[in-house]
Amino acid sequence: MSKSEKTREKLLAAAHEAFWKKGYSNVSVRDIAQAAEVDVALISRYFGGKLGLFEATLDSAFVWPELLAEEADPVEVAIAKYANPATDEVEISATAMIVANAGDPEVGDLVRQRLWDNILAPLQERMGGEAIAANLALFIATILGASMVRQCLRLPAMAAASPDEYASQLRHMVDAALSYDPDKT
Amino acid sequence: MSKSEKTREKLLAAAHEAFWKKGYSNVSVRDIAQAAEVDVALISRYFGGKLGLFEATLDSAFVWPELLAEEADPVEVAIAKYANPATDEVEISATAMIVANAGDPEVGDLVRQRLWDNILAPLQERMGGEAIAANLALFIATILGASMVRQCLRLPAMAAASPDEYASQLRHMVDAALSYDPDKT
DNA sequence: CCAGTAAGTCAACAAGTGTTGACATTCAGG
DNA sequence: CCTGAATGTCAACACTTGTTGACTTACTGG
Repeated sequence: MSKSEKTREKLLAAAHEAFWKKGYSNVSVRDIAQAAEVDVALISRYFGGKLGLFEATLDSAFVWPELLAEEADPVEVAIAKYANPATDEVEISATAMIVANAGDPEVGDLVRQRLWDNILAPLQERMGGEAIAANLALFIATILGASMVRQCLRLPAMAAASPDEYASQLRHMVDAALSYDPDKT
Repeated sequence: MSKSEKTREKLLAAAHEAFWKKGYSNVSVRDIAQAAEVDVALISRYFGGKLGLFEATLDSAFVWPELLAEEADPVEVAIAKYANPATDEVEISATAMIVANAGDPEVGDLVRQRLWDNILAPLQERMGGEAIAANLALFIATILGASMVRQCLRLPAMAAASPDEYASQLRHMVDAALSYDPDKT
């Protein structure tokens, strides 16, 4: 691994960390460079600029990769990931990322597209059969809403709930999402 | 109404519009001043600065006031508000607002506190009895998650759904949220 | 009408942003 | 060793940000 590749990696790691914790427009290239212990100018050199670095970040790692593991049951993964206290101080969600950059529409578009291509489309493909698009959407809405109420809004009922309690709540809602049937009443 | 009050109002209106559509840190005071057709300096004069203006915005108007109408049924209000195509191109939600300003923690705290005091606490109070804190949290998570999937993520299953379809989905999930019972399995 | 205050205007500031080009350093191949 | 490319450093750029103070204009009470 050449030296330049190593600094590329350092920049990517620092950028991923910063972007998904604070949002694209709330992070400066100097912040990233400092965290990566690298000179600012190298960002433009290696990635063509801030947006290029962000785009590279999207490629190298994305949210919810666990959901895509071959043998994984999405429901159980969601419970494990979002009701696990060890992973609690996490990055903001993809939606949050989009929202956080309502000022930069191109960033939002980028995230939306990659999220769909890399995560949601494969997930829908694999859930197929029994679970249709509406159920997938409700499933995503559920884990999204729950984690945002818990981490951002911090309502005590969810933020202070024990992992078991929270898991129970999540399971209840996920079940509802997956059992939704548009043909019924 | 004196002249200065009128420009105060204009600034408040423009600020509210801009802040809740693009997020605090994605809006400049010059943007606001221009939208309000008022000089930038008057923001500092009348509100002490950008943050002061934002705080005033929180006081003057907040999200989901409809939920607090005396005779309102929260469920029906949620359906009406979030499955109504006429109100579709709306401001971002309170949570989004918090997320959008992960870089400005003080803004997040401000929003969290006001949201709880002005909206959620009264709502919980009024739902009382039958609905406990956990149900309220799940209810909020539901409408939050749904509206974010619909407006931000724009998954076709929810974004392109007819009002009736979307209302049906929302009702299904809200029912689940309100019927959650921690003592049951 | 005139003075005095209220209201609004303008230019400048210090700090921060992303980006660029010239320069210095490091390192491998002949 | 020594040349030349790869890599890293630094200072400056043009721009935007929020805020401030001095100034002019508008209005009202005596």
